[in-house]
Amino acid sequence: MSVPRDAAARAETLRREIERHNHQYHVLDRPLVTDAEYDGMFRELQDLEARYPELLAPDSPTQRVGAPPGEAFAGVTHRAPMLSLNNAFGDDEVEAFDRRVREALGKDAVEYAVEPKFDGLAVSLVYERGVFKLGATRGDGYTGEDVTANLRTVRSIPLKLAGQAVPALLEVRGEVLMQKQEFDALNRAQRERGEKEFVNPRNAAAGALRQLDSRVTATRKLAFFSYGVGAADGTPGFARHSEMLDYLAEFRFPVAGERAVVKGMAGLLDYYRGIGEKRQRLPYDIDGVVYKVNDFAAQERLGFVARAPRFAVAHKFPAEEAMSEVLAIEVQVGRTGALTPVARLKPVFVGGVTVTNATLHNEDEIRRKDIHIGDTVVVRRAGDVIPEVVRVVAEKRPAGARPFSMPERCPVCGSKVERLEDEAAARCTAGLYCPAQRKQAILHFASRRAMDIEGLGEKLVDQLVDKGIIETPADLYRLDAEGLAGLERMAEKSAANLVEAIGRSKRTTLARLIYSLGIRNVGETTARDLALHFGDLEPLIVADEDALKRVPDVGPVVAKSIAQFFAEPHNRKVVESLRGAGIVFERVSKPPPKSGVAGKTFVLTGTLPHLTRDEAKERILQSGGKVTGTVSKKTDYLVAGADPGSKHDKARELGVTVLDEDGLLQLLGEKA
DNA sequence: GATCCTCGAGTTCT
DNA sequence: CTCGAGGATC
Repeated sequence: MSVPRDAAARAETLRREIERHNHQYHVLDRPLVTDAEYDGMFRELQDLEARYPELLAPDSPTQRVGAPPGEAFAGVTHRAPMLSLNNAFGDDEVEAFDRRVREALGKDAVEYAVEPKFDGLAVSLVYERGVFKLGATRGDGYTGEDVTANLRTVRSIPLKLAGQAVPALLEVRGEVLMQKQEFDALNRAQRERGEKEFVNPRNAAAGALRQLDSRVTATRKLAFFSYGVGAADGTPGFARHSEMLDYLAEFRFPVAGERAVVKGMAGLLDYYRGIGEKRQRLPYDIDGVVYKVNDFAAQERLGFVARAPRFAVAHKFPAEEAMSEVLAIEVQVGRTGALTPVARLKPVFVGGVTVTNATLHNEDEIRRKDIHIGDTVVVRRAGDVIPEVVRVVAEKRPAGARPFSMPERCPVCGSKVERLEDEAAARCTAGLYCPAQRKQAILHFASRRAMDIEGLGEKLVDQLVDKGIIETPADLYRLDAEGLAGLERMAEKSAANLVEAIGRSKRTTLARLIYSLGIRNVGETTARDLALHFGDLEPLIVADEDALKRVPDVGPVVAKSIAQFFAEPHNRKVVESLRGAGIVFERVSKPPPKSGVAGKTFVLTGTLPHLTRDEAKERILQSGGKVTGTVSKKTDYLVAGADPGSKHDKARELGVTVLDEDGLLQLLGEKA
């Protein structure tokens, strides 16, 4: 059946009209027709498409209601990497940025394009000959996920470009987010349905974007704002960033209404303060503002450092603080028996999540901050992740507030607690007789960097130890599916998986085995050093303190912990039964020193395009290099991926050579 | 003996 | 990530 020409023409007209009204409504916030009129057009188009399926095109607005679930998302390699921005906290860091830019350009005052920094999810939209073809998440900056079907449901994203010369290729970069109003409505609905509420608009948007069923995404009313162009072919030459945004706006892409062009440092700070004041009233969440050198020729001259442009910076708002109340201070027992006080807080929403716990580190810390139970405290998410009690609000201390004192007996096993003269931590003296320490020892043994037993988590270890099924790590190798039956959350399948994972862990390396024993003061690095030096388990077990001190980086304290560990009959027995269980390990041989890497010290930061950080570390070690965690004068190379943190700034300060993944691979001789 | 650099250990929430 | 402390270096 062929499609009558007038039907095709009518469908085309309807699509254009509907998209125009979408734009008026969702982007400009100025509807020209009533909702009923809009619905009428929409239904007419749907009818036409139902009658003549040939008319149905992926760029039709009717497709915005979503399609049934597809497969899992396919990976998409970005045509041009989606880089991240360096962050500036505080005026001084912005000043430093502006100074670097001025010096590099030889100008007194630079013109900047400025805009709010949306707290959403970065996406890339690819238009081929004006038709929306591919939408992808940012992912690690190099590869993202294909979420085209979901993005198609976002009303403010044009499905087809019109109104000016359409380029052969246009990749629009922007942010998908959920406006505050939609977020509130969504949570109200979730509450009424008795379903879980979302913690913040960002998470709600992320959840919606990762729906396998785009019909669900369609109901979530996501918004989109564009801020740049990635790959392009056939676009006019822009002289300025602001012109490029005008061009996008002309194509009906939503662009931040708050965007502006300012001049010099004073202009930047004025803008920052202005947006800061408006922040609460904006319809969406933002976490700072972005400054970009407006002139493209200047941008090009400035270029990139590692993975971030030198011509732009994100000026972040300070970490959000909130007030809460210390309901109680509980004490946790760690692997080494260290007692750590943890504040149980009245749940408080800060920095995008609800915080209920915060570590107080030790007794001295509590005294220093003078924290009482019942106090009102200021809470912040330090480094944007770990909650921290900043200070006590002294005026609000209730009459009944009680000071904290470290218990004299272990809260888990009741043994004596002891605090050595020169140590900050109080410790339970029961050692492995304390169930808490026994559990932690087993968890450490099974952890990823140790024996890597997948599926053996805290809940399971709790049950296994509490029921007396296992006492030591060695007992794990005697478990079978029957022994696991009857435990909570342990059906046949998971039991079989666990037994299989335990079996797999028998093949390991000497370094991992030593590390997994959980000897005090022996972490991953020291375990490696020991493995390399002794080559086998036996000589390590019998080594005395003097022999141990001959190992590089092992001094009197570490030597003593090791000797003490193996002097303990219980530990020897565990090691013996581990061997009996059939653990086999590779001997370690000295790595063949490769020129360029051997003897050099590396620091890794950010997400690399292909390797994980662990893989990169492994390769460097294999080639005789060293990997440390902090940048210092002794660092030879910083390997930086996407989203580098503070280490990158430090490296720049110290003039440390910064490599990207390619550079590292070249150095390793794995790439021409 | 002082200083700098690393390592180890502990921690939150999704 | 951050703190505390062990080890190396001068």
